[in-house]
Amino acid sequence: MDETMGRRARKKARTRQALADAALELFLERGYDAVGVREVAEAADVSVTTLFKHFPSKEALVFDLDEDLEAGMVAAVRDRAPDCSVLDALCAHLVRTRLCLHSGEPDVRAFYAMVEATPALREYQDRMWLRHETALAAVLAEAAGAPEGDLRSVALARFALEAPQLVRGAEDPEAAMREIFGLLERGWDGGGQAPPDRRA
Amino acid sequence: MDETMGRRARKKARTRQALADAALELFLERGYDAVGVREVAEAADVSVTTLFKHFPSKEALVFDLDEDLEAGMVAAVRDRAPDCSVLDALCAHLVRTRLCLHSGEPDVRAFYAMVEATPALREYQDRMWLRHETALAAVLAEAAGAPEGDLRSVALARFALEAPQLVRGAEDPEAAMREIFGLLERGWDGGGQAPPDRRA
DNA sequence: CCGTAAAAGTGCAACGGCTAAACTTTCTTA
DNA sequence: TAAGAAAGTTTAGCCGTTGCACTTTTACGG
Repeated sequence: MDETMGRRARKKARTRQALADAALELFLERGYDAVGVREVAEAADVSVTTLFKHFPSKEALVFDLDEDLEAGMVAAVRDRAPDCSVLDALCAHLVRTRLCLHSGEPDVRAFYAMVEATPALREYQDRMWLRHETALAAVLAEAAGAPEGDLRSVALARFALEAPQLVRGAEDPEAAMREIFGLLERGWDGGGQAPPDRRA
Repeated sequence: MDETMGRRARKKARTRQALADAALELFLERGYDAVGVREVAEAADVSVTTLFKHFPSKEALVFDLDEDLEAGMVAAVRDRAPDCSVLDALCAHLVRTRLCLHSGEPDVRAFYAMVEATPALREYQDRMWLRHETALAAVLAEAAGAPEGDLRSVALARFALEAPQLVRGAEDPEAAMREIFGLLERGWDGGGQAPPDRRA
């Protein structure tokens, strides 16, 4: 626990952690939907009001990371190997962080199993990633030398972020991801202009 | 009111209509968020329980069409002019049905203004369209001579359906739509294989 | 060093969407 | 016409979430 924080901030961090821990334990034990917010608060020995001062929603109790994930994705694109295209780097990173959930310690696996099994959490997770769309679009535009907010970059960011969601449930999700990224690359690679407009 | 339905079904349809009408009137008059479900039920002279037997959620009261929209989209692709590409047809149709909300009678305009002004409704609307993804993917696969459930078609359907959401707020949404569809077309036009894999 | 103000936390009460259960009424049909 | 399915009602409540009034703790400037 960081010493530079002052007692105040440390206490705050501790209650926040207590909440997240209690929530995770209860959720894994009995299922997300079967545990109420009141219960979580009680387990952390805190009032419900306090819980919502730390987390904006019940779902947020589960995904306490979020910002790190965005940073990681942006870094994966910006600090890619020199011989690696932007889309290849992005594809590899998404495969690593959103498709390979079967690896890692049992805790992690159990966690992702729960998320996968709870519709509310799956939705929340997908929306969470979509919230990083603008950040990704910015770094994509930067890499392409386009102005920030450029439509092509925004669209590409959106489509790339949606790809994992699309390939879930395929026989070989990783190959499917590469196929989608191949298609996107073909579209986005060339010059700035669309192909000849066949509408007169 | 269809004669072939029998008194029973007719009554059911009438209650449903009463609910939708009451809801729309109240929502337009005072705003979606300011009207509770209990109120709508009362205005239609029905219990809340009954309301939810007819509509799965409060948002569903507003979008009572849905299936027609899916049918229209599928038809737009399948019955396109012979000299018109699949993507052109789809793009035009989406522009017509999801971007040109400023036209039409004042009632319609007021309706869409309300939707646009209410975040909950905007979200619901977007999700609603996404639900037509499989139907659209099927017709796209058919048009491309690919097997149903083909990944390329599914991805294309998803991206096409998300495009309107992406271009909202652009200076010239219609041109933006065409640009996105141009990019997609470049990617999806060619043979079935991705470009040379630059990862060894 | 102390007073003060911000910040963390509490308790309560309520709102609004939504549902289960047990029950009544109304239509259909065998 | 008896039986049963389907529409509807009543009641009562859960759940996530929020506002409000209030107490305690921590930080900081005069």
